[in-house]
Amino acid sequence: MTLRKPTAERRREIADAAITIIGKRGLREFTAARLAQEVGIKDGTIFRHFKDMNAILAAVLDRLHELLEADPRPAEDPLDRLKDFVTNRLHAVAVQPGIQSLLFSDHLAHALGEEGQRRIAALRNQGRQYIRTCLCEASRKGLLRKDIDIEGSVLLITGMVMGFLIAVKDGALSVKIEDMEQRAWQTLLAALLPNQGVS
Amino acid sequence: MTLRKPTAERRREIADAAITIIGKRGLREFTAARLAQEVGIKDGTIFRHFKDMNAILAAVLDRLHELLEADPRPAEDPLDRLKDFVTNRLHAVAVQPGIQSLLFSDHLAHALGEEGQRRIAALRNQGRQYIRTCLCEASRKGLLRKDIDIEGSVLLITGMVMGFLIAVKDGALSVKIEDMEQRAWQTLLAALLPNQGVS
Amino acid sequence: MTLRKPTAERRREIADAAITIIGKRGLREFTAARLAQEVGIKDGTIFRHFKDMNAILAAVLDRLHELLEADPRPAEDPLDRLKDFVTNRLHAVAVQPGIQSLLFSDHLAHALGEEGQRRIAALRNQGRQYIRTCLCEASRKGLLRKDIDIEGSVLLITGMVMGFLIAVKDGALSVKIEDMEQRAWQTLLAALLPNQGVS
Amino acid sequence: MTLRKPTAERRREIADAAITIIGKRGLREFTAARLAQEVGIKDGTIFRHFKDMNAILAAVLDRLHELLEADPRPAEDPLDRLKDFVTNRLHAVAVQPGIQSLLFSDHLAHALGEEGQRRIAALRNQGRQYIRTCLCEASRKGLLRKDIDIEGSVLLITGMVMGFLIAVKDGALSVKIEDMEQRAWQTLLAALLPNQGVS
DNA sequence: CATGAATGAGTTTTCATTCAT
DNA sequence: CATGAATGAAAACTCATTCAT
Repeated sequence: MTLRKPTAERRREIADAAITIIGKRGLREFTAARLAQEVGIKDGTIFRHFKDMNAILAAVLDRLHELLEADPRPAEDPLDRLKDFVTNRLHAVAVQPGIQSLLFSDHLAHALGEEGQRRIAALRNQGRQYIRTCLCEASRKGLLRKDIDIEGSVLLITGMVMGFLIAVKDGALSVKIEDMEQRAWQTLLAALLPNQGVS
Repeated sequence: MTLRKPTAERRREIADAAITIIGKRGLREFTAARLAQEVGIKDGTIFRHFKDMNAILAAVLDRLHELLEADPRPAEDPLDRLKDFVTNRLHAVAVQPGIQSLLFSDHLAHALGEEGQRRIAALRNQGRQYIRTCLCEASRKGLLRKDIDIEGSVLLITGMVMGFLIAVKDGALSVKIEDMEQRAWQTLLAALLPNQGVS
Repeated sequence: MTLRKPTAERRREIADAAITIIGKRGLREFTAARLAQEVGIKDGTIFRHFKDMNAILAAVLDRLHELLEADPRPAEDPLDRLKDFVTNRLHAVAVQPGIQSLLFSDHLAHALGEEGQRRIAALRNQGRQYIRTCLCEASRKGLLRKDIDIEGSVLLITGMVMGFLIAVKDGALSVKIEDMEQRAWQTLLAALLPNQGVS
Repeated sequence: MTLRKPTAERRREIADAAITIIGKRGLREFTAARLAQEVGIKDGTIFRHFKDMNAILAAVLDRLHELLEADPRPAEDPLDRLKDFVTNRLHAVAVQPGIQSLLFSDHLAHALGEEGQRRIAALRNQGRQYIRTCLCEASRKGLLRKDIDIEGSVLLITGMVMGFLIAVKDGALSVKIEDMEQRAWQTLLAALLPNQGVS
């Protein structure tokens, strides 16, 4: 007999297990049985805590929200805030590719209904919006190159994170992951800042 | 009785249907029944053409290879080649999001075995290598900014395509898709070229 | 909703049903659906108790072991032991032909893998060994005819049981089954014992 | 394109292939596909030569008939005839266990309908009848022991063949197969003849 | 005769979900 | 809360059989 735990705790355990499974094995292996196995309970028990599998996916979304929202130290300088944001995400990618992969793949979105798709898009847009805000403010303060295209730059930044993610997964990096995290931000900076070179 | 077609044709049809389904609805709906329905045959018939569902996924990989390998007009100038590559992919994204989604998500990779994972990573690396080659050549010809970080730029470019893909899906673009294709390339150029601003 | 039973019991039920079906209808009708029908559950439920159909066949083997191992009243006299063995089996044939049919046909063996084939051969060898031991002991005690060929006699005895089995099935006996059981043993005795005729 | 052959020839090929498959792999693998593969044609082609799979099983029965009927050299002496019969069968067992196994297992019978079961039983009875006739004649001529039980002896003889068959399949013989063929007949003789020993 | 494509009716297995204990 | 047995519906095959070519 497994330890009995209050629902709240079990729910978190199950949601985390779901993230792990989906991240590591894909949605195909996101089944009640596997989930239960991961948590250490029997499969029927899952449904004491969640109405059905979709409810779990919804909880996964909530959890993603939590995990990604954590944006500590709201720095004064917009570029610093941006740097924090980007390096946080790059680091998150390096450490737990599963979550990011969930966020970027549209397969989780597919599994959720209309509503879920809207929520996940919102989650991604929230990131974009944060970037956009930082960029705008930085631009207003004259910190960026004059001809900057804000929308393009938003794509550039989100894209860099995704490019990094996939490269890490493919083992396609010729340098150490930690070094690449640094270089990635440098590359972005170089793209955004006015040319410092004497050229 | 359904129309009879030579196996070769049916195989292609099935592989294409698979791409469509996985792209539009996700791997969860990649089932023999749905596939058969899409192609207009009975589900058992699928297995006269493919050993099992995995064989179909393998064929999907082959098809991706074909679809992405097409490298038209090998331009002289490396930056032109790069532009072709990027705008081709961006356009592919806009037109048939399924393919790119398949290529970038790791869910197809999960569904395939070890071998499949290696192949899909190789497929992505092939894209990276093409970009890297163009960048190196451009750099050697002095077309890029002096302090360019090639590896970082590769991430930037692959990521840009992905960022664009997701942004389109999320309806997160404030401008028209076709315009954004242009601006995306411009943004990349601005990130790569020597700063023209001061001159 | 069907009666709930502990797995152990269900497993036995299923294994027994399997023996009945295979014995009466042959391996061709050994299907999950038929099995479930016999036991009174739905076919999917079978697989909550057994991993797959092969696991059921393996359980059938275990059950055969149990059913055939029962070696009652270990008599003192080797010929008495032998008589018990033979009449037990002959009786078993008459009562539940399924078991013997399974034991002697190699179709169960085919359905099982290498391992299963070895086990079923072992099961049969165990019977042979028992017979051989009895015969040797009886021979040592001078109870058998001098020129007895032990190996040949082993074949004779195992074969007699099989011959009886098939004769019963074919309705080829001109006398009553129970009588034949007696006469079969008498015939064997006559074949093994020193000729009493002349004395 | 495979060589085209007249139906008669193909039918024999198919029936023989069926015997081989059922004998070696069991009824479970007796499928149109496997049959076709064995013969070297495509599965659909099977049904150009046979109405359905049952027709093939019926043909198998015919073939068994042919193969078992061949009882050459009808010797004068009933014991010689018996010896020929037994040693022929024992030898057949040693050479191609598949056919005999088919004859004795009731799984082929199951696969055939009522009619088929009757035919296969008849086939076996025919053997028994032959034995019975020989024994009766020998008995009348005073060649056998006085107290002989004809029915029991019929079982003894058919059983010996079956015991030999299974022993060969199990690799349970401690002596060479050819030697055992001889000893098996000797054992039977010893069981049937008046005691020759001086005792 | 032979092939190759298709089918319909299984068969095995998986899986979310329910519910008595 | 948790379990263990059961279910219904679907998914992944399998297979005999048909038929146009």
